[in-house]
Amino acid sequence: MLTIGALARRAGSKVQTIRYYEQVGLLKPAKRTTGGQRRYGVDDIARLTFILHSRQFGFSLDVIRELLALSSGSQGSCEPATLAAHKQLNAVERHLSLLFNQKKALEQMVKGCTCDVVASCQVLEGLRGHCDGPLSNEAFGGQNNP
Amino acid sequence: MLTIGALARRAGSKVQTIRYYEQVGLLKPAKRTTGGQRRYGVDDIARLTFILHSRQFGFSLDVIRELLALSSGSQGSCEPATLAAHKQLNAVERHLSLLFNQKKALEQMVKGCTCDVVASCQVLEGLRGHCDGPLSNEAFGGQNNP
DNA sequence: TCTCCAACCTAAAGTGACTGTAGCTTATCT
DNA sequence: AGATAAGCTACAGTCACTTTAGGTTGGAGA
Repeated sequence: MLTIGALARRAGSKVQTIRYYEQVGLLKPAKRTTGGQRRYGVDDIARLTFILHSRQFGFSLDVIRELLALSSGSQGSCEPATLAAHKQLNAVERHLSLLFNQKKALEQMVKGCTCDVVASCQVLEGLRGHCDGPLSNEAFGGQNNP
Repeated sequence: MLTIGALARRAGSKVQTIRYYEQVGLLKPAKRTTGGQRRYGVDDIARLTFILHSRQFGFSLDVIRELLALSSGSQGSCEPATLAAHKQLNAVERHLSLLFNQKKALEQMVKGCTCDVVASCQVLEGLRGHCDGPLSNEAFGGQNNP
């Protein structure tokens, strides 16, 4: 039986995060000592690990809830899981192209600035938008944050 | 003189966002009609455009506040601006490598799953962490979200 | 057994950057 | 004059935690 702190160390999360996951129903209420402290077993380590892994893939807590439900039953189709993974992959790819364009534009801006003074600073000029180089909207692929 | 809706359309933002920027002090309080409605001039378009551009580069509102202050005075060194741009570039690069690893791991997972049932689903297996392929922590470069 | 203190507890507020809602008022057009 | 689109404020909600305040427990050493 692990304390919450020991579980956090073992799984690589924070104590507060574990309590938060319990609060929002991702972890079931832990067993308690007579004094009211949480104690965890092997199942809890596995479940927390599942959640933390899923978070690293960028899945939202709501999606993780579904994945957990799916995972705990061993019958039925896994389609919802693969569907979620596909969706997540698409989201990550969209995010990637956005960031890549951000990176390119920032590099241009930084590279272009050899000045010392505000009045002629390429960075500030770029942000003002008086430029048709990499700082125009098209540089961002015309995408908005969802 | 533009209404808030016209300004939003022209600059490509939302009405609520403009009101929010005023509230947090990024935009100065707008002129008002006798009836209390906001009216905007050319300066306001420029300032809002500056903010929206900066947001597209991923700068935080706090940083944008500084950039605006820097930009409005025309004297002094632009070093804070280039420094901020460098920092932002680094942050974007870190974020990019994180996302790239996410993408690779998701692709592996999705590609590997040819099953139909939960019991043998590669996606769920991957999330459970019983695998030493792309789903281990190293696949994420050992980085945490900041 | 007593004391100490790190680790635990709860409840509530804070974070960032907006977005959404409710209920009301204004500007403009016919 | 009436309709209605667009504006207004104030406040709650979003996401995934993190922080804070103030109190309690468990285990180790004296």
